[in-house]
Amino acid sequence: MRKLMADEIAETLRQRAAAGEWGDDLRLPAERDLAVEFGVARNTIRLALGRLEEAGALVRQVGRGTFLTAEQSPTLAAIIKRMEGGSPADIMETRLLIEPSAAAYAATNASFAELQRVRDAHERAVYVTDVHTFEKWDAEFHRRVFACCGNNLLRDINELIGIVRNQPLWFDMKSRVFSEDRLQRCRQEHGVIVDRLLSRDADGARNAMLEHLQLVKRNLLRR
Amino acid sequence: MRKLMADEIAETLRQRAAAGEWGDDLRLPAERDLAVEFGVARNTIRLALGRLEEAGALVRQVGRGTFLTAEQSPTLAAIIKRMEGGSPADIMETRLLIEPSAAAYAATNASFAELQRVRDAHERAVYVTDVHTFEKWDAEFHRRVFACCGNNLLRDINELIGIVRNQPLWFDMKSRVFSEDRLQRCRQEHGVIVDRLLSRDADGARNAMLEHLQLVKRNLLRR
DNA sequence: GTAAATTGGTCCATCAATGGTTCTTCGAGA
DNA sequence: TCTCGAAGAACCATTGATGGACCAATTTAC
Repeated sequence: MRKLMADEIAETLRQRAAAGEWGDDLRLPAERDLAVEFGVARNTIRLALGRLEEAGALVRQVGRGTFLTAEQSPTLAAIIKRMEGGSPADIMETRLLIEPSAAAYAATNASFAELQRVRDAHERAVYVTDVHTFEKWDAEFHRRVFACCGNNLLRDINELIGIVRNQPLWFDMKSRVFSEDRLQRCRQEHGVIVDRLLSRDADGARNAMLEHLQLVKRNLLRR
Repeated sequence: MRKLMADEIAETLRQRAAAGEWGDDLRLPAERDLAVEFGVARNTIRLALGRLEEAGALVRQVGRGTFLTAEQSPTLAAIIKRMEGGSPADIMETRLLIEPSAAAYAATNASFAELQRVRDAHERAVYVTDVHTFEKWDAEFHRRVFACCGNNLLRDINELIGIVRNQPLWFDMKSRVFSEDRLQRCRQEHGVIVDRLLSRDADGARNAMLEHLQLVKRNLLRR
């Protein structure tokens, strides 16, 4: 869902930078010049540059100019690279550690509207039959639990784990252990979690989430 | 029962969307244009789009347009960017959630050599006096606990939290609450954790880490 | 050393396009 | 006759983008 001029320009600039244009001193043309070159207003160029700056692709200095950043933080890149290859066992262990508490926080911290969103995700997952759509709503269900636990860092950590879970190999793995029976059981457990959340039963929600994830783990790892 | 025109239009739109029309940017024509195209009033088009929106097939944004839904997963980089702005309270809550368990895992999973590295980091921190160096070894101590808990994902999550903790503002915050007394107490608690780890006392290590982080939290948040 | 030019940062008024809302009117069918 | 789908129109709020003015930091020219 793009179609913003600024985004298109940002993408073009990123490609041209990667191609080595401005490679000598890493300095981009002035904003006013870029505006003329692209045939847009300076504000639009600034928006595009802002995106790239946010992404860490460049830095801007008043009076000097706009410069491509030499390189990203290597540690960060290394961590991301490593995380993408996370093992299913590690991931399930981590989820077992974090999610029950997130459910407990959600039971006490969430607004009713937020909890309704959790229930909504659950109910949508009830009426789907294909594994792909179910996976989507399953992930959304867990995402929404985190969304209402009142801790943004925890929410982000869940997003990271979610990205790892969406690797193609993972999907193959989940497809292999898929069965209508298990899906039914999974739905049922989601229902229990929703009930506990809505009745503000923190310990109950924690335990329900714990049991649910233990089942998921058993299914996934065949233990 | 005769079909409603709005439902017919909704069905037509759904089919055309599925066929890949508007596939490039997922943007539908404006309501006024669709009204002309279908030869109906804008009200009718809005009703049809409302059905599709309810069904989750599209989203509408004032001033922008109507877009077919496409699950857009935020990139790792974007999430990490967001994490960098994490609040101290969230971070401490998350650490309290994760680290005690990491310590427990470490007690049971680590090799003796790995535990020695934890002890080593602790002992190095004993003989430093300036806050900056102490912070470095403190972070290293916790890092090494994670390194030997046998879960690489957990270790990486700790690294990410560590990056957040190293933001300049955080350092100011820690400097403000710094005192020789607190530093001494902190060292002492690290010592207890090391002892419990080396005696393979999982529950003991968990509790020691819990108490330690609760102190850190109290100091940092002044509660 | 100083003045002028250059450059990014900020703000504002404006415009067009778009979805959101509300109202009146018309006509076919129950 | 009454109901309700549909047409048609007016107006609102938001958004993307333009164009311009001015500021602050830096570099360049003299």
